[in-house]
Amino acid sequence: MVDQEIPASRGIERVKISDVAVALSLTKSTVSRALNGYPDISESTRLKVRNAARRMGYVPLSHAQAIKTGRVRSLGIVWRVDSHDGHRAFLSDFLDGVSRAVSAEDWSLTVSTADSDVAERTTLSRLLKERKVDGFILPRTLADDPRVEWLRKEEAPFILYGRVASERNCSWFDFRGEDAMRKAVARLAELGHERIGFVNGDLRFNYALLRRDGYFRGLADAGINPDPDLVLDGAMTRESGETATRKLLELESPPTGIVFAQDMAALGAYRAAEDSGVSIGRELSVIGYDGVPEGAWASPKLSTFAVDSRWAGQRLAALLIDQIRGGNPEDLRETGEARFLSRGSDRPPATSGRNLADFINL
Amino acid sequence: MVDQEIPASRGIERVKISDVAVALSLTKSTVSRALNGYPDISESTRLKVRNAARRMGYVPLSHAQAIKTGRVRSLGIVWRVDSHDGHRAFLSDFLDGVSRAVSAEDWSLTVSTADSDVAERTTLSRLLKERKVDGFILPRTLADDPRVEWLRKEEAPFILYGRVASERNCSWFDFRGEDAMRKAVARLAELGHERIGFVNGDLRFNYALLRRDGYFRGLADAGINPDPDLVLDGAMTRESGETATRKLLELESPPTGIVFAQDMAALGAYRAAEDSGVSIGRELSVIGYDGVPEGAWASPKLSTFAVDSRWAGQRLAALLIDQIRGGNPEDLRETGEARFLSRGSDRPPATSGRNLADFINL
DNA sequence: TCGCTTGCCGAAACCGGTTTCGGAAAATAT
DNA sequence: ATATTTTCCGAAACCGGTTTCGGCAAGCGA
Repeated sequence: MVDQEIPASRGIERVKISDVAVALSLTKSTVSRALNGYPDISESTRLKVRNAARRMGYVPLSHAQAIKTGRVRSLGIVWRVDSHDGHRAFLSDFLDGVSRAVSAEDWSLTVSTADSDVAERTTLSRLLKERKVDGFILPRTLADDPRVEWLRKEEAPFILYGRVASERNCSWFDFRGEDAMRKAVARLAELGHERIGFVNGDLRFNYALLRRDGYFRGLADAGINPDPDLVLDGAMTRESGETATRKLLELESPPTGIVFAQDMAALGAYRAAEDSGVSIGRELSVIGYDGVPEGAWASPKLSTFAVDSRWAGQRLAALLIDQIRGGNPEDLRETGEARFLSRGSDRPPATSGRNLADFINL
Repeated sequence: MVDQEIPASRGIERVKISDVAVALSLTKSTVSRALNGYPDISESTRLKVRNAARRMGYVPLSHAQAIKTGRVRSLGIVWRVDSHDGHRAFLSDFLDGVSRAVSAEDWSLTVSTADSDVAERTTLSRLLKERKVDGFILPRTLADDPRVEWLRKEEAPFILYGRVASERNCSWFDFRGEDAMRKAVARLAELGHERIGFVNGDLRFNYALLRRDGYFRGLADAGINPDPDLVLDGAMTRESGETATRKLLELESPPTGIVFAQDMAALGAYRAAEDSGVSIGRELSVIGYDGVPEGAWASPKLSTFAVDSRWAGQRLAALLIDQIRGGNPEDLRETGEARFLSRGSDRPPATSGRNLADFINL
């Protein structure tokens, strides 16, 4: 049997703007202006066009529009996969948030991964040159982020997930991690802790600087003198969190409570504590930050400041689209609050005058 | 101070194909054909054009190309976020794999999320109609997947992560989970287990059917009569895995080993075991599937068949691009093998005639 | 009634590429 | 030397939209 392909009509013919125009005895320019809300089209024809377009199933090709408008209605994200996997847990929620906001405006999202600074730069450059995207969402903001200057130079719209020192011409969304750290210290102090440690993330990231400030402000609020021995950084994984905790527990005068800038590090503390024979929530209180799902499976459950990554993604996308549409970058800044989840890992210190019963009746 | 904007030369002017043409005293059609490898361009001019293009930093606008070629050089993925979060752990690696393969060909990746079947269909349809993508990667293949028929009808290229019953005209990549389950049973039988349970995922997914077959083949290989009481399904989370394990442990004649179709469910077994006072790796052996990072943090570490999601993403993207370029879908099928990680959770049964020492000297 | 807006739409240019077609020049055959 | 092919490039159409411009007809005021 011969392959019977009908060359002329293979496939469902796509409805193009000229088809709609012909069907209505109008020109395609009129149809285009009607659909795009130009004021020089009468309300009656606008309605006719809209209905016909819907009925005929007409959807403009985004790249055909882009050739004239210069907009592809797409945002770009380059996701770093090289370092710690601490951020992996959020990717799904984060992308969901971005995707929602983007879909609501009939835009789309282009995602790429990179395992180094050069790879990231290369990818950003390619997406920009080929005009696959109209702007970028930049995760993992560094204290002094080279991407900012570069994208400014390229005149590409962008928004930071996180804040940055050089504020000029920047949009961002961020959770106020410094507030959370401050409250975490306040919480522990309130429970009776006096030696409160702090295990921070990588100080190259801006959030780490902010959270460190928050920790110190919390100490100041509580009238506790900061002890440099109790502050460590660079812990963003279970392993490094475990190591850091071990160090703190081996001090002559170890902390009774530790605030972690990241949940994954805090979970590392559980193993360190187990090995050292101290029990979390009794001899050692722990408060984390992030709200990773694993925290709910530790025992006791990890008390933490949970961050709504979905919301972050949503706001970042919405703000960036606003900016691309002409909004002033510096007006497009928002922050959010991390929500405290009080679970089992923060308790009064065992050595405290107050015992557990007191605490419960508090 | 008046806003001093220079309207004519604001921004870095993009280099377009006509600029390259003028610089070489050629026409843009020649430049285009030279860059796209047409045979009617002499090698010498091809070289000149290539060099000039590179030197001048010319990169074609992808949407300008697309208007004539009909290809946007982009793949689409709609990621489901409604159900269990079992797949979340893989998202990062998976996207990384896809992104690598896609970048290698100078294509890009469009990602969207959906929380229901209708939402997914709507998104697929929109991406297709607007021509934001040239084809789709479909995760989470159902035993009878409606997306397959629909995309066929729409004549959109696609590839499945997973296999499907209606094989006609389908491409796919999948790991042979059935082989893994079979080997898992063989492994436990070899260790001396005779009552081996199986906790499967949701049977609507095709992989669950395949893995179930693998389990039964494993039993047959070992000469063990299958006991329907030892087989449960629908467990793809820690919670449901915990519940399933509890049920199995409450049987009159409980299993001494359980094979899980998913690691997350297997991790739920740890809590069920703890509550029941049986210890994993001693009274109860457990083998999982997936290779989630959390497995390495359970104690004992979870023995499992690890899947390379990055590789899956890479192959899926490469195969799909081949298909879009004209490859025959049915030739574009691949499977991979899950790698067994023998860690602490699979041991000889406590009631076995062989004791631990025997096993070690085996 | 005439002139002048205003409302509304058609005609055509345009966006930045790709692809088809035809023809001049060079190479080869006769 | 002429005829014929081959090589190689220019000219122009084309892709599917958007946007500018100009003009007709209706509405308005004088």
